[in-house]
Order: sequence, then structure tokens, then C-alpha cells
Amino acid sequence: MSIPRAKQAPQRTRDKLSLLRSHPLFRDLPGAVIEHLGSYMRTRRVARGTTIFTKGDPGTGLMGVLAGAVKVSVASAEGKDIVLNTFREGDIFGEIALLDGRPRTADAIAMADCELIVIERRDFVPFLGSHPDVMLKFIEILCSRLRHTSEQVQDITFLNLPTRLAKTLLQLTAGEEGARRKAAITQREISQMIGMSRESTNKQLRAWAKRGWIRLERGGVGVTAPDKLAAIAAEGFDAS
Amino acid sequence: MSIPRAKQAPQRTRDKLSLLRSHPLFRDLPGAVIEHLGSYMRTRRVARGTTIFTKGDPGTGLMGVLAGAVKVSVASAEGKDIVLNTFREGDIFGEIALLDGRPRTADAIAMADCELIVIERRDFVPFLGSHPDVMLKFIEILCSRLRHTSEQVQDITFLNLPTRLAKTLLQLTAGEEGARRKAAITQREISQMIGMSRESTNKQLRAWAKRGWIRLERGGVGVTAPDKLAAIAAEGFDAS
DNA sequence: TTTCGATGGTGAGGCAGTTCACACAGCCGC
DNA sequence: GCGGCTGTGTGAACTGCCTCACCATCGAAA
Repeated sequence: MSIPRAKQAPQRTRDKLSLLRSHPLFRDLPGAVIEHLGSYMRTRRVARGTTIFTKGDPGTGLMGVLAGAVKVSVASAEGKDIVLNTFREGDIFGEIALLDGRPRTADAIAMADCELIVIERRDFVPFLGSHPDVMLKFIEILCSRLRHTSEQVQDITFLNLPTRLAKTLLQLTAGEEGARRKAAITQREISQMIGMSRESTNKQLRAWAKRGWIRLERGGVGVTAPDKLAAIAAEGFDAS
Repeated sequence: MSIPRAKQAPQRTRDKLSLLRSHPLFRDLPGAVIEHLGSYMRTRRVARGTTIFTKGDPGTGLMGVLAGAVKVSVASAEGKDIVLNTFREGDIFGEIALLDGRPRTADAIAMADCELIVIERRDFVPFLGSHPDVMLKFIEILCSRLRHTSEQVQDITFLNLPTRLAKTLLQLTAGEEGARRKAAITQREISQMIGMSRESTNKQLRAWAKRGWIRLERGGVGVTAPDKLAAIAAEGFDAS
């Protein structure tokens, strides 16, 4: 019943070049350019829990997720953590430090065993300079990041725990239907995504589990009544 | 003793073209290009309190502040407001909707009588396509916006009222020294910047005013002991 | 001059969520 | 198969901030 956690290296469903070819950032580039880029890329395997980069590091490169999942978070002085963003297969991250050359402003940690690609800034920036179309794509990405982060600000200031939690559970499990609608994530990580304490989060999860809206397992949550959660996410309170 | 509020149109210390010429975005462009851009720009005067654009509007253009100050905020269903960003003379805003063509995600409101410049998306996007160097500047701007917004997320989740308030007061009055260190802003607007209720904000302000660290006036705050506020902003609590 | 909206000031009471203190289960490495 | 760590479950006590309900003052408009 428990959600399996990849023990050995994750299946490499797509290799470096096929990620490039299929990724919206590079899809429209000529084949030769993609080969060229590929030659600059390294791949890196990291185990669950590994720190990929740390706040304050010089931002040396752009990262892409070939397999696994990554969270970007920051820690407070008191040891609390908040998750700013999560990335999964096919996503790229670390583009801020890549683009402006300033230090990383958050930590990146593998939420599962991962296979990543890395492109160094010194290789990528010259490439970018001669490819305005790719710059435009990055601008799009940055805009969508900005919209996401500013939505996070609104959620934190306007919504209460049940609402934020419902919203996050739906997002985490989006794209799947029925019994497949589950996410492999710890309750602590969920609490950090919504910016609430682990205990409060747990209590709300239990309440919903008791009503049969979700299933709780060690290291995972399954959503069985997405409509109920959607109602809470929309209404702003637990109308049950 | 009260902070004067511009009644008639603000002094136009810089005209359209001189803003372009001195702005980091366009500084390095040849004069002819600047003239060209200038011909596409309109100026717009708005009185304090005017809504410049509204959440959901098609994002038709890029705005620049020639004089005055603008806040970008969103309202919740319950009528609460939060300020996402503020802009003053020489700043540009509204670039997200400009760049990705999607609707505005927040409201922009004049915090003082303003003179703005507007460049329409249909004019600017083609220009941008043929000026990769300007695209790079926009990427820089977007990155710094992202860093700012993500710092806001951290502040909201990690810091308490006094700390956030101290930080905000220092930012609002940065660049001035001594008795000049003041900001023309209402307490309600301050409370919306830090995401707390007006009442709580007022109480903290009064407490500091009683200690002589700040001066309160109708429509304004003066910081008299920036070091004390800096200590609170750094320590995370009111060590007084 | 009067009125009225916007701003500032203040206390009492309430509550959502935190903090703390546990207890207990699985899983991992040795 | 034995510690020890990580993940989860739960209640009691506490508290920072909000909400509500006012009042006072100022400035501008009527």
C-alpha cells in the first residue's frame, strides 16, 4: 500500500538530446544547434535528499530534470523551511542565476532520485547572445515564474490552511485520474509548500482522510474526491 | 508639519526622451532608435488614487513613471488588498503582460499624482524582436523582479509584524538622510505592503513614535532612528 | 459653512495556527 | 534482529494577530 520510492537509478525515459529536441525552449532550433548544445551538457545523478545547490552559491549553470523531482526552498534563521517551487521531468530550473549571474537565492534539493542535465553559464550565455529566439523563450519562462510566485504571495496572505492545502494537493496530483491520482511526498514537504506547520497540516489531512476524500500513506497522498477539494479551494473555506 | 501632497500636475523634471536616454534599458541605443521609440510613446497624467490598469485587463502596454509613484496590488474576495510592488520616478512597470501578452494579474494605482509614459505592445514587441540587447535588459529586470517577489514570500512566512514593518519603513525612506528621511504614504498602504491589518500596523507605529524612533504625520512617516529599525529588521524581534 | 469620505487611534475579545511534548510505526544500515 | 532515523499522529497550552466597534481629526467638496 505504500508508495514505492525509486531505489536504484530512475528509468531514463528520455536521454539528453531527446529532452532538448522535445523541450519548448529548443524545439524550434535546427538539429545542428541542438547537437552543439548537447556537447556542452553534463548529466548528473543525485539521490533523494541530495542538495543540488545552496543559497549563496555562485550560480554556475542551468539545470534540467530528466527524471525525478526537485524542490527549491529556503530556510529561515529558526530552521523553518519554505518551498518556493517544485520541478519534475522535463522542467528546467536555476535559470535566474544563469541569466543574471548573481548568486543563488535558494537551495535546490532532490525530492526523489534524480537524473539532471547541467549546462554551464560560461557555455550557455554566449549561445544565448546569438539566439534571440531562445531569449524570447526564457522571457516567457521568467514571466510565468513571476506569475506563479506572485500567486504564491496572494495565496499566503489571503487563504487559510484548508484552502491552500486543497489547492496544493490538486496541483500535486494534476494530470492523473481516478486511483492514479496520488503524489509521492511527505507531509513535512507539503507543510513547507503551503507555509504552515507540519502538525496543522497533518490534522487537516487526517480530517479529510476520515471523510474519505483522500488516502494517506507513508510518503504519499492519494486524492479520491478531487471535486470536494476543488470546492474548498474555490470557496475559501471547508463547507463540507 | 504635514507632508505636502502634489496638488497640481507634478513637476516634469524629465521629459519622455530624456527618460529614454538616461534609462538603463535604452541608454546604449543609438539616438535614431530612441527618437523612433519616442514617437510611439504617449504620456498620460493621472491623479492620486486613479486606477491605471486592472487585473484581467488585456495587457496592452509598457508603462514608465516620469513623475509620481505607483503601486501594483491585488484585492482578495473579502476586500483585503496586498501591495506586490511599488514604482517611482524612472521605474518601468507592466512589463509582464507586455512580454507574454497575457492579461494583467494585478491592479496598478497611482499613489500620488503621476505622469506616465505608455508604449503599446503592438509597437514595442516588433522593436524588441530586432533588439536582442534590449531583450537582455528585460531579462535582467525580470530576474530582479523575481528575486524581489521571492524575498516577499520569505518575509511573509518567516518574519513577524515588527520586523516586516521596520524593513519596509527603511526601504520606503532609503536614499534620504537625517530629517529628510521620510515617506509620503498612508498607514493603510503600509499595512497592505506588509500584509497585516491596518490596526496592528498603527499600533506598532505608535509604539515606535512614542520611543522617538519615527515621526507620524497625516499621510506620512519620518524615520528618525534608522539604526534602531535596522536592528529590529535584522534581529527579527523588538529587542528595544 | 456644512457635510462627508478618508485617515488615524484604541481597546476588548476571539481564534487560527504555533509550539511543545509526547507516542508509535516503518524502514535502513549494520 | 537491533538500534536509530524518518515519517506520522495527537492533545494541551499559548499567542500574535485579526475583527469589531468605536471615536477624533483633517481636507475637500458641496
